[in-house]
Order: sequence, then structure tokens, then C-alpha cells
Amino acid sequence: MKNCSLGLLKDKVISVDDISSPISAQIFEFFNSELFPETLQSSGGTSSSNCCCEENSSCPTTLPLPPEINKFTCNPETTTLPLPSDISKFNSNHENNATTATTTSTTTTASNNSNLSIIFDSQEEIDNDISASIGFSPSPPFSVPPFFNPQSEQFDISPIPPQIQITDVVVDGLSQYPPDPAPALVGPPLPSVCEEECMSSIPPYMRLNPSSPSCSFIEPATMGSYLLGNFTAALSADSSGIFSGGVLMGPELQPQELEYQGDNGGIYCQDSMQRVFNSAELQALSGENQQLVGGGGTTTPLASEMSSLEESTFKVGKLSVEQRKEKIHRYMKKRNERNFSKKIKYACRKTLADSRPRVRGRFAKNDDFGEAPRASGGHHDEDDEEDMGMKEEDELADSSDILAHISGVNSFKCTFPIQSWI
DNA sequence: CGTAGGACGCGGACCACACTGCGCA
DNA sequence: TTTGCGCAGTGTGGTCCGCGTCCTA
Repeated sequence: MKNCSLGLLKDKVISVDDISSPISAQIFEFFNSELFPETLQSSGGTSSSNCCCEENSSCPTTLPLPPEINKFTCNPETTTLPLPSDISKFNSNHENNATTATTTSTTTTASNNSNLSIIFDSQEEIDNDISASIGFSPSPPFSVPPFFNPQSEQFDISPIPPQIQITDVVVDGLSQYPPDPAPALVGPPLPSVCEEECMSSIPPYMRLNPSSPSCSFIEPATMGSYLLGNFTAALSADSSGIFSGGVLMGPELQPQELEYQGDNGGIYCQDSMQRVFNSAELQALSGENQQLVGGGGTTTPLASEMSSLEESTFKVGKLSVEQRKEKIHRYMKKRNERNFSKKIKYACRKTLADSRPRVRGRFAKNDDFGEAPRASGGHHDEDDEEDMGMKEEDELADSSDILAHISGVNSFKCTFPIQSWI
């Protein structure tokens, strides 16, 4: 037992979490093209420099972005990707996003296919660059199964809680962001790392925190395509935080909802605002909200009005905002709870679980397991002589099931007290 | 073109119990 | 202050099952 405890402390955490999430970028591509087609179309000409690094951010904007990234982030060709009819559908079939997109889209051309392949291949290159840059092997300490390919991991997000990054925005307000964590990256410019950091920490389509240098995918110039008229001008260089939820959604949304705020900012608000508010309203709104945030972030009638308007008035496609919110919220919740890179917190528990007897996948009592052979052995006749009811038959079947489901020698160890062999 | 039914994949639930962490004496 | 005890909660993996989606007739 002592050994087990010591071992627990020693190798308490086996972290695979640092596995890079190459598909995050692909998510961004997918969502970008799926959810923001207008943006892509309108910003295609300016995609070279403003998609990944914001001008005023501390991210080394002079970094020569690899052409793959440019192509990857803002390729207008991909706007022919079909809009997801259902998030869950998109979720369950994310493995085949590329192929699905190309096969289901009636407007997709062969060139698009090639572009998609280019995009995804480019991502691999990016990942390699990341790995090479930060000395992190793309392969985790243990081998990744073949099916665990980037495309099947498209929704992987790093364990960095999204709340943290978005909360900063909410707390600090529209234009005040915490010091850029980028300085932690010492050394030569690592554009790929910038990309990776951004992609891995928050789903790209909701990654709107301008405090992270490279992560302002919707920078003012691009936002101009969303926001009509003077609203763009009203936005300062770092004003993309207006989409981070703290402003648009109003402070009444508490941190537990911030994750969703990110969704909203990336999915609903732009579309909704573009459709409903005219430029004058947006400008007024912007001014109001800037004052609001500067004044401590208390709820104002306008903010609450915005929320109510969003919830009750806006219609996105066939779904109401409410329905869409719910759908995406469920999706986000599921996705965040997903455990792509499973982290074994206690190796000892894993050992125990591995060696624990199972009945149909469920943990079984050691006693049951120990008595099972007897049940199928000498006592079997006695049981037959008795007028066994269905329950007893089931128990007997369970016993045979136990035997049938013994998963190897390790399970047999559990006939004995665990302590005896630890 | 619409519908029914099978096939398929995904994700949650379930199980036992060693271990952890905390409070209390 | 340290030690020991009790108790509630946690974490672990394989399998089953429900549900949603896709595909075919």
C-alpha cells in the first residue's frame, strides 16, 4: 500500500494534455467558412496579414507568416463549404468534414477540393513547425492510435479553461486586457506557435480575445465586413473585445456563462447585429458600451435590451436564437467535457481499474468473481435441483458472463486482495 | 421525391473499490 | 503540534444502450 501511495505521488499525473491540437486550426477553417462566409468573401483580399495577428497586439506582427497559414486562415475558396444544418450532426461527423464538405456541396469544385487538401496538409506542416519550434514531439509519450488522427480530433481544445481568457475581457473591459502572455515565449519568432497557442486554447471561432496577440481572427478590418458603417470606425484597434460577450451580452451574464458568450460572440452576434442593427445604432451602442465598461461594467438598460433583443428578436436561419443558443451551448458543453487527451490523474487507480474484474464492462465485486467458479462448478447441480426462478437463472447467467467476460490474466489477479500484489 | 427501415457511430451511464482529503479527537 | 481515525467523495476502464444520422430500397 505504501508503495502504491508513493507511486501515486511519484507518477501522479501522466499528462498527455500537451498534445498539440492541430485540428483546432481546421476547426477554425471549418467554422470560419461555415459560420462566417460573408467574412471570408469580403476579407479574402486582405487575408494576408490580418487574419492571425492583430496590428496592435504584442504578437510580433513582423513575423513572416507562413503562406500556409494565410491560405489556411482566410482562404476564400472554402466559403463554398455548406452551412451546418445541425451542430450535432457536424459534431458526430466531424471526422469527415473535409470529404463531407466536398461531397455535399453542390458548388464545390475540384479546385476547392484541392484547396481543402492544401489547407489540411498545410496544417500538418504547421504542426510540424510547432513541434520543431518548441521541441515538442507531435507524438505523445505513448503512441497515438492511428484513428486518433487530427481530423478525428477536430474539436480538441487544450485544458486551458476558456473562462479564464474570456473572463479577462469581461473584467477588464473593452479596451483593457491583461498583459500579454506572449512574452513567455522567448526566442526566435514562432509564428506557428502563435497559431497553435491560439488554436489550442480556445476554439478558433470563439477565440476573440485580442489580448492574445495572434488570436484576433476578427480584427477591425475584418469586422468591417460584419459591422456596417461607422461601427467599425468606432472600434479601436483592440475593440474586437466587444464580441467577447462582456459587452454585447451585457454583464448580467456571469462567468459560468462566459464560455457561451464566446459562442455568442462568434456565432450569433455578428450575424445578428449585421442583420438587425444599422450603423447608427451600432455606433451608438458602441459608445454606450464603452462608457458602460469604463464605468465598472454594471448593467445598463441598453445592455439588457441587447440581451433581450438577441434572445427574442433575432432569427438565424430556421432556428431562433434561443434554439440556436441551446443547440450550440449543448454542443460546446459536450465538446468541452470531451476528453480527447485523457489525463490519468492517478496511475495507481488505473492499475487497479485495469486489474479489476468486470462483468459486461462494469466493475464487479471481487467476491462475485471469486465465487463464480464455484457457482459454475459443484454448486451448479444443487442450483439445478432447486426450482430456480428467473432471477437465479439470471444470476447464473451472470456468473457465466463473469467467466465469459474475464478480460485476461490481470482480472484473475483480483481474486486476491489487491494489497497482496501491489 | 418522400418514406421506412437497417446500419453505423457517438457519448453517457454503469459498476466496485482503493485512494484522497478533510475534519475531529 | 503531531498522530490516528472516520467518513464522504473521487477516479479508474470496458461494455451496453439510447439516440441521432446516414444510406439504401
